[in-house]
Amino acid sequence: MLPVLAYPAWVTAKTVPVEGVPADHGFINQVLDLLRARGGRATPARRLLLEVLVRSHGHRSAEELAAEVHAQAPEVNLTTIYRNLDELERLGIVDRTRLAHGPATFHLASAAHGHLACEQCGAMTEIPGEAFNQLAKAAERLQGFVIRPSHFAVSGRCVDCQ
Amino acid sequence: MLPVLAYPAWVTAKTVPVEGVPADHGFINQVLDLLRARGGRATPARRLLLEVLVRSHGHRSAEELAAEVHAQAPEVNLTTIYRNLDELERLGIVDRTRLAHGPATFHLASAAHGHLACEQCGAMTEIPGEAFNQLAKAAERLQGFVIRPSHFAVSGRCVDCQ
DNA sequence: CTCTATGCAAATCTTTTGCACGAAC
DNA sequence: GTTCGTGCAAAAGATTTGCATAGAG
Repeated sequence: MLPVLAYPAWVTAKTVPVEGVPADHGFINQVLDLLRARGGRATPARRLLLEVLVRSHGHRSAEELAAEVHAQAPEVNLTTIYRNLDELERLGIVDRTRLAHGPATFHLASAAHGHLACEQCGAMTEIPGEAFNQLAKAAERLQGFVIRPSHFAVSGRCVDCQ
Repeated sequence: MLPVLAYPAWVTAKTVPVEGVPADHGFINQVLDLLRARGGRATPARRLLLEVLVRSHGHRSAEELAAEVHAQAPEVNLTTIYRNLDELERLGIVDRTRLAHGPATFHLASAAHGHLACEQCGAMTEIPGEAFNQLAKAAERLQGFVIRPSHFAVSGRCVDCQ
């Protein structure tokens, strides 16, 4: 079982692209320690990717993340981003979401929240995990299925697109 | 606004691959009429694709659908399948679901049901639309967001994979 | 006869893989 | 020193596009 990480409090806040948020080195070091504890290594590329993930709050594609990492370290390859995102997903640090079109998007896995993706404009908002309670119960009761709200996007139409 | 189509009753039933189900020509003709009403044309490829969609009950990739169409008409191209699936999606006849890995899957859009996709084994089951009521209300109230349960897959772990 | 749909080939976009080298522990 | 991570190049997989032609209305 994975150790419970102390996520920065604002990770669960509403998704808004934020610039200039200070990197949370405590959190990042925790993740790197976790990596090490599993026989992995704390490399500059990994530290940078984590900083970008923490800083760039929203749902980003691998390519976008690579671009942001590139700004700091041009030598880091897209392949490395993909490989590390896979690793972080395996560790439960990031969630991957595949929308209708375009590339998969990644974001820090926070405690419990779901995603609302607008089919029309692509906007992504979040709702608290409790909204999934009834659905979770029904899935469990009818099919013995345990849902993971943070691992998928609920699609529909946002306020502006109706 | 789209006309309401009379779907075959069993379309909402639990997803099980079924062979030998008689093609519902009434339903298929309704769709083709709808296509015509929008300036489109009723072609053999479209009729075949619809027959396959109606017959092959589950969630199929474009490639799988193409293979089934191929069995009847080897000249039908994958491209045509993709183009027609796009068209049928636009008309609200089929739903497209993108799972974590692999190609998108398509299936007839039935009235109201959601999808449970197992992250581990990929198994897909369905649950009635009512299970989404609370989630729908929360999304509406908190974000003004209108969800479409049949347009996404809820991921988690199925009975066998826990 | 007109305009949409199709076949075919090629392009595009996203993600994965192989391999040799460099770096973390 | 050993093993894991990375860069680079190439492959693979899924889907889209351009264009000439066949076919539906």
